[in-house]
Amino acid sequence: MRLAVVPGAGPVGLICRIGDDSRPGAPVLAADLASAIREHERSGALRWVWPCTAEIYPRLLQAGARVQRCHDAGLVEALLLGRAGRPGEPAGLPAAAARLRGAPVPAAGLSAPAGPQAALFDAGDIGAVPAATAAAALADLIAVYGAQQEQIAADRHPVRFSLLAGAESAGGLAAAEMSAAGLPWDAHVHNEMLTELLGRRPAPAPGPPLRPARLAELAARIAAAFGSGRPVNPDSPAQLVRALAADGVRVQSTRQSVLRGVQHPAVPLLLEYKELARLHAAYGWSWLDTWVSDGRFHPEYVAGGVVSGRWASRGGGALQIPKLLRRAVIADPGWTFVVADAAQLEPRVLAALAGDGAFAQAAAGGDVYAALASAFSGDRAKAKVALLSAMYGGAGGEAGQLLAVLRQRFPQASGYVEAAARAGEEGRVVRSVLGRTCPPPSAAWRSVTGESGDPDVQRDPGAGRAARARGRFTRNFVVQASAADWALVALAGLRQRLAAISSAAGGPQLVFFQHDEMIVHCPAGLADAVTAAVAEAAAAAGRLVFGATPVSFPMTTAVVRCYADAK
DNA sequence: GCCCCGTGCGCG
DNA sequence: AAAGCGCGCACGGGGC
Repeated sequence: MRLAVVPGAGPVGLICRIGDDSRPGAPVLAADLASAIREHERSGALRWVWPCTAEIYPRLLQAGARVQRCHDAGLVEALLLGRAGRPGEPAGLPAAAARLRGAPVPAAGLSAPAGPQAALFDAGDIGAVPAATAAAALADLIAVYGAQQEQIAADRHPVRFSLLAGAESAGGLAAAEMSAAGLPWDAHVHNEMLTELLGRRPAPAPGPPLRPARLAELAARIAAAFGSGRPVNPDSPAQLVRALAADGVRVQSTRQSVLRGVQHPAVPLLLEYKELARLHAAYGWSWLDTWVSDGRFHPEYVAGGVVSGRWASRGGGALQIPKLLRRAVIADPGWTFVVADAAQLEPRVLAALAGDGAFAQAAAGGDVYAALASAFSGDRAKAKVALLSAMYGGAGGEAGQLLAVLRQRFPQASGYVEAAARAGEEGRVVRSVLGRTCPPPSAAWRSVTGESGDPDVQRDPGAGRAARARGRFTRNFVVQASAADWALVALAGLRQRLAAISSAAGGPQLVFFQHDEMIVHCPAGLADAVTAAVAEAAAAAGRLVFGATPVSFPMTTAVVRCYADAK
């Protein structure tokens, strides 16, 4: 069963059944949308069709309503726009409906949270006849949903694209649920680590913020290590370059990799300073104050936030937490984490995509690189470099040689990424296994690389560089985006399986998702059941996304009370 | 004083 | 060991 729903201001909402013949029933005004949704969820399997999970679902979760399945019209519209070569155009319901009608498309942002959706009803409308705008929005939603279903069915691979739309929508649900649940975070442990590494937290004082003791001391020693004796701000690359030049050391930049090759007394101090300053600035006390409350880190995940289908995050740097700080991620008393990590996901994805027999056999078991080593005179490290270079487009060092071996021994696997690279260089688009489409080249790219038509006009000298850069992007896109397809389907499957597991102590919760890694927080007694669910979800994702293939997609799991112990 | 961009570095 | 791909965030510094 499918139910279309449009939220109103406050607790109200408008619900309408969509029949098997795709015809809408009569709209029903729910005075308390959350409880109406809870009621429907109890009565059996159904899919909610709504404009935007990120807008409606956090409120519902807060009111205690969880849903199993949905169709997020905004996320699906973005997928369809991407397929049509128009990524980034407004994908919210007002824009989608306007496009359907052939009317001028309202600017993006109108469909952003707290946009007009929130104003569909006045508070006084509760129990009254729904406002005309609400009825119109519901009609728009149903029309847009119908059109989207038709567009999905018209895809070259409708089953796959439909799976993508479902997984993208499920991802939206998981993202909202994970943001609401939060990642267990021990602020005390974090604070002690900061104090140990940086010194005591400086007391608030007027003027520019003070450095913690350890950083201040390092900064002073760095300044003293330069010949001029003048103050040097170690946070300023420009000042550092000048100070080094004054001492006869010329560097292109002050990044770690460059500094490591430089002989100067300030360098070791600088490297130490940079590492600690980074921790202080990005994940220090103010981060703790801002993002951690009640023992949870509450990040905001943005499902579909990356062109490849990976998630992005907003605020708190949820997807860049330094490994060091995993020490502060500690399960509640009596609870534990099941940390699941897809092992060597990208080479396995390439193996399944390319259908290269020998390569796929190598990806059927435990260690892909070890299985490929025999082709590289038994050297596992060489096999790894060859694979990474093929997927990322690197060719420096000995990578060129290793790529030639790869091309000879595994022509189909090599050919798959080479073809993607060529497509990109020629300005074409490429798609992931489920049909997520990369953006077309920008106008600037076309103008740099385009032939002028006049043989006397010199080709832009940057043309080759721009073409190759786009080739690397599309080469990587087919692998990264297909890996994201798999991970999203696995996440959706795990989410569904977890919903069926619970104990007196409570049910398992997804609390973290980072590209190919998932963390479930659960009562200790449920760890085995959760571990089994992870394995099932991973295997099912392999079948759903890639069909019949010898390639396996194992997830390593660790049952730990502290995230830092997972590896 | 505010905004934007480049630099640098954390994660996969 | 670093590089090739994808991101978010903090900071300095220039432009307004």
